[in-house]
Amino acid sequence: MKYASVIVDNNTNATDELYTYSCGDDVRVGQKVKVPFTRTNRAVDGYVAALSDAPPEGIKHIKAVLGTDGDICLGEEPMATALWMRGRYMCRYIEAVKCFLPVSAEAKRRTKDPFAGLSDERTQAKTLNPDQLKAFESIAEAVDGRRGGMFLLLGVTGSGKTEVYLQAMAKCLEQGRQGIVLVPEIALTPQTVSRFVSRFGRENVAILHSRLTPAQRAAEYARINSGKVKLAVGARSAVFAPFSDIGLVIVDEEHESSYKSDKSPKYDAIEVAAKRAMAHSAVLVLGSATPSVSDCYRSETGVFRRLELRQRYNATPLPKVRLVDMRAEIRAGNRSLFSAPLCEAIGSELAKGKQAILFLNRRGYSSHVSCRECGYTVRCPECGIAMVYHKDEDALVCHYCGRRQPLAKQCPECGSRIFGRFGAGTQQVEEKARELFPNASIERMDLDSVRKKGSLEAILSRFASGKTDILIGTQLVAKGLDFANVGLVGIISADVSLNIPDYRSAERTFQLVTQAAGRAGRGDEQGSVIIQTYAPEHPALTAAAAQDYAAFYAREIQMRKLVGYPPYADLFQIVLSSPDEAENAAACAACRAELEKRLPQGCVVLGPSKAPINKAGGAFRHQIVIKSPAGSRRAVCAAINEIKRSRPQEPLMTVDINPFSML
DNA sequence: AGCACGCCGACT
DNA sequence: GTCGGCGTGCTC
Repeated sequence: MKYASVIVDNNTNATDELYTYSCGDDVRVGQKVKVPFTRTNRAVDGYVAALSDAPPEGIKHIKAVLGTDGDICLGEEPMATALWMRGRYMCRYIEAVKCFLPVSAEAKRRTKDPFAGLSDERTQAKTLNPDQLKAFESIAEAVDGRRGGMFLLLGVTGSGKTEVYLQAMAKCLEQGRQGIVLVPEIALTPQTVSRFVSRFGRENVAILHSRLTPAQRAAEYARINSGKVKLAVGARSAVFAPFSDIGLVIVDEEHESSYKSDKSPKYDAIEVAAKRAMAHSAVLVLGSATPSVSDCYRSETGVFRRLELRQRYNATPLPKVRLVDMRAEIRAGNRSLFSAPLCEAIGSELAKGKQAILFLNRRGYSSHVSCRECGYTVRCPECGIAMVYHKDEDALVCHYCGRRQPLAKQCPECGSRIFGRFGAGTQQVEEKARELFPNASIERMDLDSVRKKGSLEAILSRFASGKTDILIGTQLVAKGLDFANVGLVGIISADVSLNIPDYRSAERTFQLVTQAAGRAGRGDEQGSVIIQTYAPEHPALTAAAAQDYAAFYAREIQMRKLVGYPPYADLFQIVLSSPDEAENAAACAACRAELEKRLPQGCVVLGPSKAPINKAGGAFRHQIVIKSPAGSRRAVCAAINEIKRSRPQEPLMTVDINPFSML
């Protein structure tokens, strides 16, 4: 007779405990079981968190496990990781456990497997250049040693990171161990995914992403569980792939925001990857041309070993980058979105038969609508954020909740007619580009233009075949596109992300500009990049123009230290939401009081204040932000956990650790 | 969260 | 006497 500590599948705070049941010797840690629960002894699902030989003290009646549920068994390491996640992300046991199960709450849309039709042709390993070889050998040696290790692979765009990943993964699989590859978003990185598929074969790779139907997802999990598949490639949830002997975990474009979950539990897939890798003595490789400042810092302090790829694979020089001062354009009488140098450059690229990409990180026609007399800005009544004018539907759109409403002719506050649209979005760039280049074929690629299914692929294939001369878009065009005939990338306004009042705005701007610039000159000829800005002296932009990550990092890390932001501190964003605004504010104030009793020395508590998105789905949102000095993270988690568990479920409380953006 | 228990008022 | 209102507290 054994005793099992069981996590009961009852999604409430009150039952977020381990319950002890007696069981036979066949029950294992991580196993799904049926247990009798409450007076009625109704059978509920449970998961075995731990086993022991002796019954714990202080429990009156111990019931027996009713039976096991099929063959579903998480295994020891996933269960241990789930227990860790509960403490780290302040969620319930059952929420953490369900991360490892194929029946995820997400995904309803039905789409066919985009990799089903992929050719079965296998690619061979390519010869590595000296930098690649050195990186590969370091990783391979660590994989061989089976003692784990974490690497940060710094490689400019086109330096051949993927080939290093492929060969390192081959090494891991040769040993009979398993591997996980995380990519930011499947839809945006089909090239990376298909390179893994064509190197290892579709039958040997499980592809996991959020658009799989539950049945497809279950099928991929079954392939993993059967042991036939030893490699999983996918978006952040693929970090939970049910492998038992992981040798290598690769996280591509590690700086991307999509590795952080936006719903509870708000896990960071990179942290989970590190945790799992550690448990398996596996190697973790984080790759990026523009790593997050925090991860770069860790590569300086020895947490990660740094590997650098300095040469571009095809030896094409990096593009020529030019910063254009838009203030000078204004002085010269040009108030349009396009500076003279950008117009000229587009014209000459088109004349050469080359293509151009224009990037602006803001969709819609104008960024906001406001009154010049009283300063009133139209905000979404649901979310409280500025609404964006969309010319094609002649409506104001909330980019957070999607709410649409007509545009008033005059200010609703003071009645003034000097009530206008400010700041340009991609729709306006498209309109002006058509005026300036009437003979060019122009397309726009942003969330609005790719909303229809398959249109992203259609836009990309028209661009790839050369039918489109100018592609205008948001982040969607900045990431991962690899087309040889792009001679010019124009960044319409680098100030959009720079002016966001957020501690990471410089980092995000550097990353976006560098990524966008990397789309130019991927063929044999050197490309060119034009960055338009009103702040050409800003260090993040001068560093991006020089493609100098080290310069950007050196300055940014100094700033972070000076003002006490990550990696020198952790930020905890606690949001409470409730349909009753007064009740929510009161609960938030009470939460702050509780925090002050429990938080360790040195923490700074900000708020409560209205959350940046202060209304969502009919609920009001208030937030508290905790800045905790490095090293106090565990104590802060413990304090928040205590408060969260002793609180009623309403108003809803969510905690985000080091949110990607505070806005 | 369920769900049973229980302590009180209105009814056949 | 007993049916049912929902307030309270427990779930190994």
